[in-house]
Amino acid sequence: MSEVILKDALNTLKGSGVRITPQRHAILEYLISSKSHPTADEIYKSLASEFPNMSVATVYNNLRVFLGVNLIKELTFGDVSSRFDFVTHDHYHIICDECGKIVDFHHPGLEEVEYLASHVTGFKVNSHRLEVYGVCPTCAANEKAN
Amino acid sequence: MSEVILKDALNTLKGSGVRITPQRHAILEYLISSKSHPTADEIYKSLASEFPNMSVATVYNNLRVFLGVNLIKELTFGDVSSRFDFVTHDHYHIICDECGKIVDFHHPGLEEVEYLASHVTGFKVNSHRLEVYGVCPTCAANEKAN
DNA sequence: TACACTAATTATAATGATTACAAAGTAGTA
DNA sequence: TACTACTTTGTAATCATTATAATTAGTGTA
Repeated sequence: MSEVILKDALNTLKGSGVRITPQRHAILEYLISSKSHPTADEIYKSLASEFPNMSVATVYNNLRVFLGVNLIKELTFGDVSSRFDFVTHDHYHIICDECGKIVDFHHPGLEEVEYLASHVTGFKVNSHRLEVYGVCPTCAANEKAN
Repeated sequence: MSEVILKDALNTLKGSGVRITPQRHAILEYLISSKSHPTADEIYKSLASEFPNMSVATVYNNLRVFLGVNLIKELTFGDVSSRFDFVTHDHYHIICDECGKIVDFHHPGLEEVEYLASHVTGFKVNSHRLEVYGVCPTCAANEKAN
């Protein structure tokens, strides 16, 4: 099923004149199959067995390429390192303040906010970013237990 | 006028058992008067003439302190370095994809989003973060000119 | 006001993510 | 198959942020 998504993504890349290398294929596949919004380093480590000679630079290079054609999004928190999320349907993230867990949730787009922002500031709006912060059920239970 | 805000902020710090040092005072004052969401390094450089011996560590330490008592917010973009924003009324940011300019705009809170997120994921919600991206009038004009 | 206690600052080194660079390799086209 | 520009690799460099230890200085109390 995610086969289709992968092929679509590969076509998008080809259409932008980007070559399909085995490393690119693998990184893309990993991003699509991953539910966990991985960091560059996590991707690197996860593919190390398959590509023992792959460089971290390759991971970063390709993440930048994927960002350039909007195949993925970069999630930056106060954290040390960025996380990357394959773009599928529109969804937002809720992040646990305690343990950092990231959970997806769906919500109708926020066009009215974009409209207001555009109206007030004179910007031409392209996109927006929304994250909700809180405490996940697991951490809430742990707190109660103490 | 921002005098009052500064005094309020200092009281908040005192109430949390935080000592008021000249450096803290100056960093806080700078954050309040700044309209530009400065980075740690910008703060450091701007206060260098006033405090020639101040260490960058001091800036970072104090930003963390201010974050801890919710006097400021940390804004992390794909950028290299975080930016910091003194918390006044609730406002959001719109950021130019071309030049990086950040403009504030006001919008009623997004409680319904928080509610939905909480309902769907079981999280206890604390806060949210929203940013809109687009092209500022200046950059739009430049593009048209070319 | 002076003292003592403890937190804050400084200076510097360390860490860790990300980027730059040059050499070697390879995907895709003719 | 051969060419050529784009990629990968390996490594070094950069840059933000944090850790550490020694020194300094707020602030409550006598």
